[in-house]
Amino acid sequence: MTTSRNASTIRDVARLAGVSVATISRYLNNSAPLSADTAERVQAAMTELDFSPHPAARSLASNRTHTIGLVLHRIEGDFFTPLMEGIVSVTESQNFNLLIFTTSQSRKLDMRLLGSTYTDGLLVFLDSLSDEDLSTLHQAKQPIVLIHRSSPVDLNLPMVTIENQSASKQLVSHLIETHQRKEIAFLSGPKKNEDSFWRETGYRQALLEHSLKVDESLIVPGDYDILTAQSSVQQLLASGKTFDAVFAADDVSALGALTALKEAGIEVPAQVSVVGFDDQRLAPFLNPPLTTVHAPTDMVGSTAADILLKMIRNSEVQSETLLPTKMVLRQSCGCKK
Amino acid sequence: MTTSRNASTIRDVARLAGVSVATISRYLNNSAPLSADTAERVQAAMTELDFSPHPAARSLASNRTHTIGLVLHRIEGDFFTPLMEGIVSVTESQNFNLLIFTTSQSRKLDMRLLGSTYTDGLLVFLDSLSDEDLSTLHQAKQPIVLIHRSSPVDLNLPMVTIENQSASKQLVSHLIETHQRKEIAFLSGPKKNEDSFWRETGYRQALLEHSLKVDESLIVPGDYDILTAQSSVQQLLASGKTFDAVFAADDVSALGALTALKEAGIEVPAQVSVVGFDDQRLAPFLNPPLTTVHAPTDMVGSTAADILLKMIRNSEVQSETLLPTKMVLRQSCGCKK
DNA sequence: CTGAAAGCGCTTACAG
DNA sequence: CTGAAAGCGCTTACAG
Repeated sequence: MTTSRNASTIRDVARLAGVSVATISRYLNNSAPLSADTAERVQAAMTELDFSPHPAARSLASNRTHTIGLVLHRIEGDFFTPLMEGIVSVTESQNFNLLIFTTSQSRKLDMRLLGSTYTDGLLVFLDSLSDEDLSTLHQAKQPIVLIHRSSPVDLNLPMVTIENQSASKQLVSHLIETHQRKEIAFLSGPKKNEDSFWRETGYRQALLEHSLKVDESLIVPGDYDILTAQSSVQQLLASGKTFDAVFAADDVSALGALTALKEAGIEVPAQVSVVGFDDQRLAPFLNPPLTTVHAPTDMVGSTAADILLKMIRNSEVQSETLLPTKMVLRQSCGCKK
Repeated sequence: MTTSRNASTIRDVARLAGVSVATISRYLNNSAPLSADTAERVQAAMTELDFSPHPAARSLASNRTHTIGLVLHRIEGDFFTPLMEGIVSVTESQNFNLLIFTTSQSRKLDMRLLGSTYTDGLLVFLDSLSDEDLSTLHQAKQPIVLIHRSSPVDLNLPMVTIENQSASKQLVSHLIETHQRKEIAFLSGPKKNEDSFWRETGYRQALLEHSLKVDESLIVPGDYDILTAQSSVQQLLASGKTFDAVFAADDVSALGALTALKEAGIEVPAQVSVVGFDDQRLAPFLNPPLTTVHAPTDMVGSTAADILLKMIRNSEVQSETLLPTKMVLRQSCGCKK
């Protein structure tokens, strides 16, 4: 295959500007001061030739890829789009490329793809990589930022996530104070999910602070999944257990709760309040419009990417960043529009 | 910056196996027959050294990037996740990388990023690239597959999209035949959107074939947008216009219609049927569950990627592929569950 | 502030 | 079937 390589190279630019290729390179990378005169001639030559440096050549010579990787289990869910949007907004503005690696494919991911010949650093979402793999990469000096999960203690990797606990506490308190709810069920997220853990913690605190005791039988699995949540609520109903509200660990499971309650002919919010977490795009359009907590997922993505790029440039970064969330009151809790 | 480059190279492998680097390269690329004996020694040396070829070096020497690009306006909407899922499933299995380029950023996209030094080919979604840009890239021999849009006539680029027309016709016919609807509104998509065009064509055909005349005042903008759709239906209602069904060009605008009707106290489907298109993830959970047409967006992504990779390998590919869609009956049309 | 030259790790004619 | 060598387009000590 002999694809013509017609684009101009750094040699062409050097020739036209009457300088050496080293000078062009320095201009390109701003890696040494140039005389104003030279800089001008170089710039002129570059624009005349419509020069664009060859990324592979740069990468090979400099041992930098100008690329970061995003590692996640699978491409799915409602978080993916806003997360990507946030990440790509910063990679595009900083002229970095983004590669995506999924870890729960049939073929096991070749760990070497996560090394420094492919990327300058990694964004790792949730538990898509084991502590062991994280450790291996860290030892190999690969910069890593964790998203929505905390660092293995010995590694102390920077992480970015959202504030879960106080928002959850505020939301549940709202149910208690404003809507006089006393028997509030919690639809938990996946087992080891940290967000769910803190949301549950906030829930428990709110109950305790209002002198309501926590009824463990009202804490049931939602798994961030419509059907799981739906079936958990169905079982709760069938068990004869009474409850006047459900706090779902995310909007998706809240939708499952709404569905189960509707099936059972129970009115929301008249008989049972339902609230979620995340404030996904469709939350305002559910029936009734969902009271929830807004999670700034795009900002999680952009912040994590910013931090990673700083690490790549050897700047200091903060080890934990908790992005702010905000309760948003709609009708499913009992508030009027 | 002196990052240690500790990984083994093709030279190390050659030395250990007692052959030349050319032989290793040939083994790697399967570009020439090797004696069984040699192949064995090479393989052994590679595994012993945990060798992984350097992508930038490969790319620089071979003038191939092993990377494809996805070009789209913005990262948004419900199609993005399934589309990516489909694309990534094939790029991962074929050891290709994927780069994303958005074209409606504040900074204009540098067209050189779409050239062959960055990618071996491009997937172009909707009208994210102008005909002129497509033409430029095509002349530069960049392989291109169009997604959800047809080719500029003179370029004859392969495209993949879904079957819109007959599914729409079937859906509208269902409204007429099974639910005796006679005054069916259409919520159109964005102006030049081809999918919307064919959905509207199917709608018109269904009406004509059932001897219903098309009332142009019942064709109003939905724009694949909840609020636009909602407001269009509100206006229709306010105008005193009667209608007993609405066919929304996509599920999102169907949700807008549902919202407007609910506000107005109109019962769906008792008084007005509402149907959509796409069968997005939440469609079964709307209120009432949405009758719609299933669009295999993940398959659109994987098919387009497959075709692009074939083009990159100089295989023949078909110029148009229409992926099958399927009506899915739920309750919003009037069907019982 | 600038240049000459080695080197990054591969691929690929060219020879045999 | 295999090897020696040039070359892909940059960056970066080393010198001056």
